Amino acid sequence: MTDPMDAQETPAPLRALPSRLLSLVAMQADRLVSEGLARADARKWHYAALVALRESGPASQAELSRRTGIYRSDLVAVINELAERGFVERAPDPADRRRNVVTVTEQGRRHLRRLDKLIASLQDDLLAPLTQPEREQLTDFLGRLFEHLSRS
Amino acid sequence: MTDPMDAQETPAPLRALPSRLLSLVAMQADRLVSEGLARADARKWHYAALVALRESGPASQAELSRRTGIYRSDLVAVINELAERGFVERAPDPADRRRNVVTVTEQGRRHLRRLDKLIASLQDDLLAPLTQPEREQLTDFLGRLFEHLSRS
DNA sequence: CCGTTGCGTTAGTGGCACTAACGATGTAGG
DNA sequence: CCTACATCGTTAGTGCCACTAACGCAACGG
Repeated sequence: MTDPMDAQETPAPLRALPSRLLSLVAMQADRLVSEGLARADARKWHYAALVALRESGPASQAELSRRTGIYRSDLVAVINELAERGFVERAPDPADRRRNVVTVTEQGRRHLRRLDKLIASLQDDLLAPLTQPEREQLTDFLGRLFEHLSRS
Repeated sequence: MTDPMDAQETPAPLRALPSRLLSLVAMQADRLVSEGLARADARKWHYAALVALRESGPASQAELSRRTGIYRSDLVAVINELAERGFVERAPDPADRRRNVVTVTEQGRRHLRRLDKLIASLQDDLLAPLTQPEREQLTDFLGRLFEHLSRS
C-alpha cells in the first residue's frame, strides 16, 4: 500500500495523510470500544469516571470533571446512570454544601473490575496488527502529540 | 461569560489507554485542521473531494463517495458548495442519465494547490513533536490499524 | 416486460463536544 | 457585616457529524 516514492514533495495522497488516518482510526476504535462496553451495559464515560474514582478516591463532580475531561454538564447524566445501577453514591458534602461527594460502592468496584478486563481485551483487538514494542511506541507518539496539542 | 470551570485544561490522563489517547488526539487534530481550513473558506470534505478528483479524474458522485468515504447523502452538499464557488462543475452524464459527472475547474485546481500547502503546514504543526522517521512510523502504524479495523 | 440494482437527493436521527444561564453556596476585601 | 465575585450542580440548548430511510428516476438482466 505504501508507495515509497511519495515521500514529501508531491502532496500526500489522501490515504497517507496523518490527520485523516488519525480520525478514521479513532472513529473505528471508538465504535469498537463503545460497542464492547454497550454489551456490558456501560459507556466509555462510565469507565472513565469509575477509574478516576478508584485512582483518587471520592470526589466532587467538578473534581471528577477536571480529572476525566468530561464536561461537568454531561457528568450529571453519567453520575445519574452510575447511581441508578448502584455503582456510585451521590451525597451532599457537609463541609461544602455546594458539593456532592461521589463514592464508589463495592458493587461499583466489582463492575469496574469486569470493565477493566473488557477494555483490556478491546485494546488488544484494536492493536492486534502491532507488536508489543510497536504498541508502546504508538502510545508514546500519541502521548507526545497530545501533550503538544493541548498546550496550544 | 465563559465559566473558567468549563475550559478543559489538560485532563489529567487517567491512563495511557491507547483508544482514549487516540480519540483525544484525533479530536484536537480535527479541530486544528478544521480551523485551518475554515480560514481558507474550506472544510475537510472539500479537500478530500478535490484530491480524489485530481487523483483519478472526473467521476460520478457515487464514485466519489466510495473513494472518499463521504456518504453520498452528505456529498450532495459538498458538491453544492464546491460548485457555488466555481471549483467543480456538475453535469449530467449523457452515457448514464442517472449520473452526474463532477469535474474540477481550473479555478478548482488553483484552490486545491493552495489547500495543499495549507494542509501540509497543518500536518507539520500537528506532528511537530515527532521527528521525520517517527512521523513515518506513526503513519505506518495508523495505516495498519486502519486496514485491520476496516476488515471487521 | 418486470424485478433488481444503482443513482442523486431530501429529510431525519442520535450522539457528542461544547456553551449559557440559574439558584444556591462559598470566599475575599473594604 | 456587606458587597462582589467565584464555584457548585443542574437544565437546556446548539451545532456538527456519521449514519439511515425513503423517494423517484434510470439502467440492466432475465
